[in-house]
Amino acid sequence: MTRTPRERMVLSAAQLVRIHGVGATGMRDVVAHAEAPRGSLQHYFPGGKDQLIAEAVEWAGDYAARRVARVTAKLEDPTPGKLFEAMAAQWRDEFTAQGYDAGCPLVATVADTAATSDDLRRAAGKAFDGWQRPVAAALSELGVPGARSESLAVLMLSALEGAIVLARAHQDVAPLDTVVAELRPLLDGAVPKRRSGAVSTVD
Amino acid sequence: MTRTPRERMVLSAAQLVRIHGVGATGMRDVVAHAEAPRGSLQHYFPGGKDQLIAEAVEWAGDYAARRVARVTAKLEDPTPGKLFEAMAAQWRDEFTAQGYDAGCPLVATVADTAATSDDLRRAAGKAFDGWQRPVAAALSELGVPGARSESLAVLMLSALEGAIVLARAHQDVAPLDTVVAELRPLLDGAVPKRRSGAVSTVD
DNA sequence: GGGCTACCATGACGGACGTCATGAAGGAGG
DNA sequence: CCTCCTTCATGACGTCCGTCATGGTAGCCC
Repeated sequence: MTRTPRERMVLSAAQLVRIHGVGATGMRDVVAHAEAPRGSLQHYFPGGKDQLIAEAVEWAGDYAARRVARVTAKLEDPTPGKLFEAMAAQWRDEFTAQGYDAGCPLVATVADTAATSDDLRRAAGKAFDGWQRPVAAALSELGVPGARSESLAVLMLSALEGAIVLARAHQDVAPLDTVVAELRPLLDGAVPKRRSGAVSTVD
Repeated sequence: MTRTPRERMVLSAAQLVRIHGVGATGMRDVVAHAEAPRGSLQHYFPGGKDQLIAEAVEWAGDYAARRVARVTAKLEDPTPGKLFEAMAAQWRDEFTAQGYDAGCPLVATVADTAATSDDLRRAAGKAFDGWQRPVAAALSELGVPGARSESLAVLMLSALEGAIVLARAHQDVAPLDTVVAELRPLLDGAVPKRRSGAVSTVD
């Protein structure tokens, strides 16, 4: 709640990128949204806009990773399919509650700057990795064999990101529900079957 | 090859949006890329930039639909999984041959303008629908039962779009290969099994 | 207190943007 | 020939952008 102006600016940058993309997000807009002094920009971000956006992307990656960790911890009787459902539900809830104005900041950053700024593209790549890691770790934890959990994590991120774009374009959460419904059996089928009966989760 | 200046401008707009996004694509850049006279802009596109981008989005949707139709026609012994693999392969080929500068124009348009311009968002939605339709139709043709083919088409578009974003961020086609490998069994499993034996493809 | 550093304020600069006003070629039809 | 209409050309306007220069305040340390 009581954040330093610097943090507020990074956070506001992330929010505005989600809504307007990188190109249409101005530094003046960021300071206004953050209610931060404009003079602080050149002090905290001497690297200019690229540095500010890069930190926003980094923050977004960390935030996504934290959300995955939190939702996995909260799931009772977790399965890979339920994890994916919970990840999609977070977006579903936000869309229905807040509208479709804000998308994924990583997608916006890649779409706007992948060809222009290697720094920002790399930052987005790292953010995606940081997001993918806890997902793959959770899958492993749930019994998905090693290499497969990485593949399924990539599939989950891809399908989720794509469904978010479709949902925003249509202003309808149906794509999110659809990919969840279609992917859940596949995901739950990836954990090797045990003989029916009471088998504990020790390995 | 010999296109009217108007067509060239729409086409160039689509290309530039793929690379730089909507916000960072200038009208002067478009006319320069199209080698078109600048004065023609206000004549052919009195609606300004929004009209130009909207037509570019529309063109992109039609183009994607045509590519799906073409690739389905070319597949020998087609299956849903092979269709998806072929769709991903087109992106794979472009990335390896041309680099990762250009992404999907629909994703860029949604990311940049979904919150700002209802016209452009709607245009992107229609373009996605026009792309989804031939995919679902092809799935039905291949034996996927009615409602399911629509769901799987949504899943295919979502996973493909997401994988494109990941591939660009990492400058690596691996995400495309991963989603294809993971999704192919699911897709091929969606066509009801026939008894093993020589059964022709008549319906 | 003097000096140093961190933080904030403000105004200006050069450039790029989308848009518009104005007008010139150049063929079609009277 | 003269007019109309499509197409193209060019310059200007106002706005916003990211960046920088300059200067002011506040607190800490010697």
